[in-house]
Amino acid sequence: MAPDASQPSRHTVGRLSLYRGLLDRLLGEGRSHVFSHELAALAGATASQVRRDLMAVGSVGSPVRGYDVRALADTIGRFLDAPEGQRAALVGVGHLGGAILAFFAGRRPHLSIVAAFDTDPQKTDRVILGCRCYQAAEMEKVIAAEKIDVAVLAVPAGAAQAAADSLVRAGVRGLLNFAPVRLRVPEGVFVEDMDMAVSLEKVAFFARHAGTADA
Amino acid sequence: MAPDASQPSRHTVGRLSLYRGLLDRLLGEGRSHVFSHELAALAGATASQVRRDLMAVGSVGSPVRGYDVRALADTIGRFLDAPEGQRAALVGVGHLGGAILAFFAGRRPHLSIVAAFDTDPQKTDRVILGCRCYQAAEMEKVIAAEKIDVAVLAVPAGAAQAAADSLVRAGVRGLLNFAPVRLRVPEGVFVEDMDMAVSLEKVAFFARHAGTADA
DNA sequence: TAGATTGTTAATCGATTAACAATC
DNA sequence: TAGATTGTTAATCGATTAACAATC
Repeated sequence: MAPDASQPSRHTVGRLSLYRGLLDRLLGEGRSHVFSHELAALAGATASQVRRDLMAVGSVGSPVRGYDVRALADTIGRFLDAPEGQRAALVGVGHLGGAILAFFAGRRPHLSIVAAFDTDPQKTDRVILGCRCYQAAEMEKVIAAEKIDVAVLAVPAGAAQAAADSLVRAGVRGLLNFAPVRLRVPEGVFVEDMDMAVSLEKVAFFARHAGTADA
Repeated sequence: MAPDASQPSRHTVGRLSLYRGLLDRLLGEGRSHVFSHELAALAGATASQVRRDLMAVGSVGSPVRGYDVRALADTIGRFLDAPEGQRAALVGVGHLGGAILAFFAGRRPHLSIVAAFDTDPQKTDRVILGCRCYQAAEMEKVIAAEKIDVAVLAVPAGAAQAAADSLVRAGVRGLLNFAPVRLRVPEGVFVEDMDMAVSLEKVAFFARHAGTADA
């Protein structure tokens, strides 16, 4: 497996995604160039970190004008995005699932939620917030048919592992997991956890012990 | 500031919160003892890591039976939780805000969302999902009156910094930020970002480059 | 030019992992 | 006892930071 010798770290990829969002905003404001320290301030990073991250994607800055905003956004896009685009599914159309659909509706066309699944017949077989909602039982079939390769899990804790198993069986290679459970997945499947309970407890802890583990 | 010489890291605090959730579940299943490697498997960590984390809170394991589930949950609780309890606010009662209220409703009593804020008069001055919803203009007054010390931000990107400023002015020391924006806060205020857009892009990237940066 | 920034490497920092004597 | 696990330290690993010559 020699194709891409040195993969960027999870941290770097996360920041690149963040930079791109910031660059899009700067473009909207009519900015044509940025310096690493400006991007750093906006991203909550250091200039050194920004330069290092941009180096990883093949940056094109000049010591006088900094980086061309549009060119940089394009470069990051070529690095992060699949050329053919990527399709995501949502499992669980409850409060949270609805919020997720609303959040991603109309965002980046190369990474959009194209199918949702739920067990509740009230919610299935119709379009919710612009997204077709299927019965959970159809999951494997639809995922194959729609060429979906990543999924967002917004089901209750008790249902998460079973849902993950189905998704992986259907060929999904990446999961964004909102359920407060650690998923067991085979090697090669990437899982990112968004555990609100854990995060709020972290915030509460460090708020009390203020100034000790600050950003 | 010598009271607590060596603060645990952000990672450790996050895992401790996770362990507690797992221990609660084990208690429900009638388990009385666990070994570090069992907890590790459930938490997606290593046994070594678990032992180290537990050491930080003053663990009480035995080489023969492992850790007493109830005692360990209590010890972690004493470490993580404020003895007087902690009170949280939610800002932004849209799709996501509603999901957050639903998620935290009836959870840990020592860390609960006791007030919500929104600018939409349709939503304010009533109780939503068990939580009193106030007008955003009343924020500083209510936060002081209700002794709130952490807040969850679920407002659109454009409104996040202003909301954070108000919250900090009112005395909030910790923010859980769902807005896809990096907040500028004074030293001593802890911010944890939950950026769904960034996280999904990370998942998409590593799903394509599967097996390279796996958990 | 002088000055600030870039690309890039070396030094620092912190977290994870491995190791092992002590324990029951 | 023999064997597995604990508490704890030392070694490893990786990411962040600092430094600096090259650039415009």
